[in-house]
Amino acid sequence: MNNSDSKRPPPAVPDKGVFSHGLNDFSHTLPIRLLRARHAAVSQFQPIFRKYNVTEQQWRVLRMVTSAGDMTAGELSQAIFISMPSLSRIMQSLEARNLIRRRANEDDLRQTMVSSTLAAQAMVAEAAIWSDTRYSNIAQWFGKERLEQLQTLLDDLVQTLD
Amino acid sequence: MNNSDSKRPPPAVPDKGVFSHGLNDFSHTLPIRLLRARHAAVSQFQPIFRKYNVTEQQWRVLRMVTSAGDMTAGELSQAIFISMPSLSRIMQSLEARNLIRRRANEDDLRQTMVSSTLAAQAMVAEAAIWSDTRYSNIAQWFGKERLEQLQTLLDDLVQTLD
DNA sequence: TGCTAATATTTAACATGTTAATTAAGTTGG
DNA sequence: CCAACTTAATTAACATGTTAAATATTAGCA
Repeated sequence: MNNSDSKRPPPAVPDKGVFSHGLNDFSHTLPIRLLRARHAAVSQFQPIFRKYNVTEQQWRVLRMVTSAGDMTAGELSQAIFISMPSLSRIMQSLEARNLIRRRANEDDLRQTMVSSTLAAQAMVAEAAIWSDTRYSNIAQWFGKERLEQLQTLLDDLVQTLD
Repeated sequence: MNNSDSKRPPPAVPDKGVFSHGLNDFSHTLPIRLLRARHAAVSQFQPIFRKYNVTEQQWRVLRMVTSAGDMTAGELSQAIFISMPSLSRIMQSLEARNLIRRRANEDDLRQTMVSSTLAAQAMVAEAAIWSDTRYSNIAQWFGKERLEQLQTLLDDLVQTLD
């Protein structure tokens, strides 16, 4: 390891390195595979994000609040898997753009109730058509059963690891 | 939608919102599932990151370069799925900590050759034992076949979507 | 009642993700 | 040979991820 000259080393993996077990090809671990898969999946919806000038995370917030209706910040955070600190910042920018609204929950002033504005609802309703079509395409290309199988395995994995 | 008072809305989803198709439960889309799964998987190795005071991404760099030997920044970027801008910053900090070394490729001065130092190699070798055990545990808990099935599906999904 | 512990959210600080621009070095065709 | 194009890496600017601390409010209990 560590050729002392500056030339390209032998094509790929020089000799196997420290590892002699099955994990040798570190570029294919489960976390990296999950990362690649997520990247590929999300990028399918990139046109929506560009069209409405929102990030994927902002879109998650808008779509969730629009489809589920008013909810607390904490519920939102759990539902779309965005941490409270991140969500806090995202809500600030979305509120500044008049896409969501926040107010205290009268029954528990610690909680913030989040709701979508009409503008956001219109945006999501319009984009949902495109989004649904895309999702159907994916299911068709990949195979509906395999897609469900994948989703089940993902959920099971989370269960197992928690 | 959008109750005008500040009380908690009916328990969960108020009535279904705008959507009447299968995607209604937006908190369970494929991207979010992949995100949760990745989070669960990565967190299994958190003790390593804490012990050596590195981030998950820094760990990916160190383990890849140590196991594969010298490689260009571009190859590294592709292998561990970290964008060049991010990788550039990560390498700066790792080089400052004497865990990696960079030098120009004599055959093409545009390329940067990356190598791990002895310190990094020792660190990775030590942690790999722990890491491998952990990975075996996961395979055992989740089922070896199901794990392989999952990985195959993930790779296939990426292929399909690219 | 009043003090303490728990909860919900925000803020701060720093690392990474992402897109676009920049810099430097190689490649190509006239 | 050289101007135009391409490629590899870095930098810049801004959004998000992550951990810890700060704030405000509520819950529990002596």
